Amino acid sequence: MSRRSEVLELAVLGVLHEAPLHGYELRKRLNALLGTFRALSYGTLYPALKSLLADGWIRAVDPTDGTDTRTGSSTRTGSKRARIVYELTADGKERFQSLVTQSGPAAWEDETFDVHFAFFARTDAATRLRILEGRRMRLQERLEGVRQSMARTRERLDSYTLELQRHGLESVEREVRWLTELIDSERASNMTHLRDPDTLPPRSSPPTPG
Amino acid sequence: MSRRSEVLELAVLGVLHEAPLHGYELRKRLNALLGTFRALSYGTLYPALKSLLADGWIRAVDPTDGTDTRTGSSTRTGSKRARIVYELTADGKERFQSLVTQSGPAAWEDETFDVHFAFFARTDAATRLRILEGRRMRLQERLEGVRQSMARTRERLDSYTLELQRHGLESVEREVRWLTELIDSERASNMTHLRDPDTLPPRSSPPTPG
DNA sequence: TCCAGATGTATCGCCGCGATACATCTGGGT
DNA sequence: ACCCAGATGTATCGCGGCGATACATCTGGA
Repeated sequence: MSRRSEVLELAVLGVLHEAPLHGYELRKRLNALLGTFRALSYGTLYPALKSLLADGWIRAVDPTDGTDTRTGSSTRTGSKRARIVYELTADGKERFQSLVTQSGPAAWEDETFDVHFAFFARTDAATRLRILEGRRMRLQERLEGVRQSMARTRERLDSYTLELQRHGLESVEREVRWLTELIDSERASNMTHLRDPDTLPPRSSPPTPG
Repeated sequence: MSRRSEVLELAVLGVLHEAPLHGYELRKRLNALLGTFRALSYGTLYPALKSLLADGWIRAVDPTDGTDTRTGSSTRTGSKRARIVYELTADGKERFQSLVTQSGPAAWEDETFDVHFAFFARTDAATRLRILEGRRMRLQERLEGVRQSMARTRERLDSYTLELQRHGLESVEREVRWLTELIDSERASNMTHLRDPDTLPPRSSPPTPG
């Protein structure tokens, strides 16, 4: 049931992978990660958490029991607010690895690319490269389509519509250049692996892009 | 019922304002107008058309009756495929004017700005200016927020996440510059109205932006 | 002649979003 | 001490729009 999108799943698992969190904080981190825009609401988050629980990828730590490092005093928890902390299970970590490693079209479409990119620090170099190149190809296809479409309907457009198209095109071209820089940067730092073929660490040191 | 969003309504009315169209062609124009991305599906379009019909903003021209300029032969319509052509009613034209003239936040949010801009050729100069300035202010608020957020969480981010933030920020800054150019361009061409105060044509000649 | 692909209309399931409700904790003003 | 506004926190509900899908007809080329 619920068929939640994989990108949402990846985002939540990825943030929880760094540290166990409760919903409120989790949402803030998620939104900060994607740059303040791309905000996701509780109407998205809580159902997602519920379904992740059902699948066994995450576990909820009940706050009322004093199972904490400090004393066994249980502390009566008195007035302490009930926060529900979520953390990855072992299966969840595997699931995250599987999602973050996938490098098909599902990883470089508009809605998914940003999230995959955000976790590049935990993505192996080969996958990073494939995603960046896939994304660039996708955008170039789009450029091609828009250019043809503009050539076809050229004179029927007023100058405002034309300006809108032009600005959109330029934005995409700019993103292509950005991707190219990143790809070059990745390629350059990948030279290292020729010296060190066996050391493909799960957390490779990022090649300081840009 | 159905509470369709005003931006969708504006887009459909705006395209039909230029010429009566059937659904398939309407969708293509809509998508071309917004630059190929921003594609809207039939699952969006047809319900919207239905609700616009119910509200009386548009009218459906039944294809089966031969009410055409050519002959009264009705032509048996033989094998002719049934296309349903939609056109604006008088009320629909008024509605479009009312929507295109509105210049509140509803006109410069992410999802709406593009559509409003696309119809600037049929928007009066004062409204154009207000929308452009509102949009720019909106983006600047966003920049402010992101910058503070980045300053707050600075060192906790790996270089990929940082690069993502940087690129996002730069994109927004770029759009602000774009808007500023447009605003200046509008202001410059508005000098004209000092010489010609009464001629505020419903279709003002666009000031060749960019 | 045949069929693949473009043209065309239409609906259905369901995900994710905005709105909303409700409760508790904190800090500053008076 | 007291109050209350705003941040913190969990959770659900309605429903709008999207992708998938179905189905029919028209066109052009092998």
